[in-house]
Amino acid sequence: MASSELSLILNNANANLYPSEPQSNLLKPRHNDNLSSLKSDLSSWDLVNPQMWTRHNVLEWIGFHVEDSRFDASLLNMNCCDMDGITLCTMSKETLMSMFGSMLGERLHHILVLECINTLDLFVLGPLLETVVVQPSIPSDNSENSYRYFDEYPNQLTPESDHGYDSLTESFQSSHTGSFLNPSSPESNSSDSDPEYSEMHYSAKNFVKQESGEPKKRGRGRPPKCQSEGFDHFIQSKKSKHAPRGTHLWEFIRDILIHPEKNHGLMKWEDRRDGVFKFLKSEAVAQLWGQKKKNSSMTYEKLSRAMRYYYKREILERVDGRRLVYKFGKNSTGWRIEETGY
DNA sequence: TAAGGCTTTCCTGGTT
DNA sequence: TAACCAGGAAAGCCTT
Repeated sequence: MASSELSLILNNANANLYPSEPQSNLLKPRHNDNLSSLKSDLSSWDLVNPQMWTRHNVLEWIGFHVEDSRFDASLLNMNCCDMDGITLCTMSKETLMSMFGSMLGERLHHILVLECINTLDLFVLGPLLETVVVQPSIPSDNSENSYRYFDEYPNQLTPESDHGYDSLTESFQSSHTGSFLNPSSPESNSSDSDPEYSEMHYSAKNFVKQESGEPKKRGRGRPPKCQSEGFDHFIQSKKSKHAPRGTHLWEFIRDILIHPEKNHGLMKWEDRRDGVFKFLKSEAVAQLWGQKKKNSSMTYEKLSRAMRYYYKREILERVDGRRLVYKFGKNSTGWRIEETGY
């Protein structure tokens, strides 16, 4: 549909939502209909954590993605757009899909998760996942109440609780990868990194499960990036915009450790002075690492392999006989009390 | 453009 | 049996 029509619709909605305000600049007709200019106009929300979004920002964000996805805005219930960022972040994927339709709703959910990741430091991500990611409709062992709990008390999760990070990350995994089979699950028979699957969760065209017959065995090594256009391209552009340079795994681990008040029980120091630490929620840490690297198929197994490579470079030292325990080596920095001051 | 560093992924085998 | 550990091999991505 024409962007001007969308703008008109959103403009009217905006006037209804904010009657006391002058006609907002945010959705008035653009200088042109070029998406990039639209996006640049919207940098106010793009650089801000979604939880901090105002109603304006939410409206802008929805408007951008309605236009970007060429969604027919006439099908949009504008009342659905009347919410602030915190409210938006409490919505499950199902809720968004029911409000915006399966296609747009699912897309918004994916983008929202990415926005959250891209605009947060990882320590804020934990609580956020509890809201964005929660899927009350997905029952699992002993977790039915957990999902309800998360929905009602999204900021009160503690990793020590019965519904800690493990179930949380499981729910994230299932929700983040959408309604299709999570390719990284053990059931996927090691086809997790098949190029056809690896970007599935980002690719609208892959929302329809592929029927490829018998699972084909992929080769070793990282699967190539999907170079397709559209949604994938959008994600890639987001990635290049936000992915910080020089974020190494050991630094990511170190940063979790040196902020104990924020690490949600993911890891703990065994011996701070010697740099010995332990993974408490190994899969959750791997998930966070994967989110940081835009890789939802990250597992502790892969993360630990990367950790082991640090032995050679003496960034980490071996701790024999202790599971999930590692030690910073002489080539690691920034974790010592003298360096951090706490 | 090539090289090298840094992962990421797969795999086999061993240990807890 | 599951989870974890160890490390080889291969490959992609990114920086220089």
